[in-house]
Amino acid sequence: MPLTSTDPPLAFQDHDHAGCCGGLIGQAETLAAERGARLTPVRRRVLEILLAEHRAFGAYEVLERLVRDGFGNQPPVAYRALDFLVDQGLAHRISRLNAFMACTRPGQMHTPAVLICRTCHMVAETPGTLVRDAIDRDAATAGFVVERTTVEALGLCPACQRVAA
Amino acid sequence: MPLTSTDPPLAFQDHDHAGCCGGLIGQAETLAAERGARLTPVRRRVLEILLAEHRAFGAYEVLERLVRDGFGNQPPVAYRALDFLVDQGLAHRISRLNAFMACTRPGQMHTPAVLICRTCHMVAETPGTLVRDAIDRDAATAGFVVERTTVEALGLCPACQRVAA
DNA sequence: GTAAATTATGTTATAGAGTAACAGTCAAGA
DNA sequence: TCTTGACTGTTACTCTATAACATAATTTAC
Repeated sequence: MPLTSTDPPLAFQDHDHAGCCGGLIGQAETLAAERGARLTPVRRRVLEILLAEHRAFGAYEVLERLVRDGFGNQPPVAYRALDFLVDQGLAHRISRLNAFMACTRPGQMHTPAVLICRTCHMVAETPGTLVRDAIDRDAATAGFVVERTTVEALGLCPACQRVAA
Repeated sequence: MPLTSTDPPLAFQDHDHAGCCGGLIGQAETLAAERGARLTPVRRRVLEILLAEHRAFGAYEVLERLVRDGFGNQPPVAYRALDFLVDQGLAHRISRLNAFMACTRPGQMHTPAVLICRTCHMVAETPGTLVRDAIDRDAATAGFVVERTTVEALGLCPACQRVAA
């Protein structure tokens, strides 16, 4: 069952991770089919790699795993698959980390805010609509029209807060 | 006269740019003195470079100009000065562009939102307090505590909107 | 069903961004 | 004045990303 726009992010909670991944792969297949986009073996594999853990993966880390699975071993192989996933809204690029994460709310138009735990390196995304509204308002005072946003927050996830305390 | 936290950003408006730069250099000197931080010749020159235009500069572009002025010509020279300015809140790093901009509100604690015009490449910053509040609220639903934020918006500045229309 | 057009993959080569480590220099305080 | 710590310069390298072209697979048009 897909997350609705008001559900909190799963990443920092106990959850059925196998189900979470499987469901998202299924959603990706459906979305790609609807759009006539091709979720080819490399692309699907890259999505699986990103989904396997709720953390960010560098392109070269993804590439390493692709090589193990017999795919091409040059950077463009990874970057092209990652770019495809980002274009389709199935993954997000995290500027701050030069890395990528699987999208956990595919198909929902969103300008996500990414939460990055600085100690365990897990990442989660929130729908980011409140944040986007605030940016639009802020920008409006400058007469600026916003088209795309990058919102990334570094901090502590619930589990790491407990450890720190 | 420094910007207050509610003034709109200067970058996209007609303004006395010489005065704007001069004032900010002066503020930087004052702040550095107050903190016992040293605004050395390279650091000062880098700040001047960033202030000269309201746009983002890559580290290697800054380096080029430093070389012309007789400073060292290796990347660390530029990166160290830029890192100093960022640490002191006199400049901001723009993740999305792998670049840096001068801060136009030094000394004010802020988590700025950066507005980047996709056609003329000018940049401006807003105080970002509304945005920060929204991020904190969003993060709270995930039990996440935010420490630092990256907020960058790509879009059209007022002048480029008029051209596009 | 086959040919042409499109899209995707693999590879080579290179450009761009960022840093570790060490040597020399300068400035401030004892 | 000497020592200490901070700053600058340089070497060398790592990580990130893309342009360009050859090959293979799919889709579309006939």
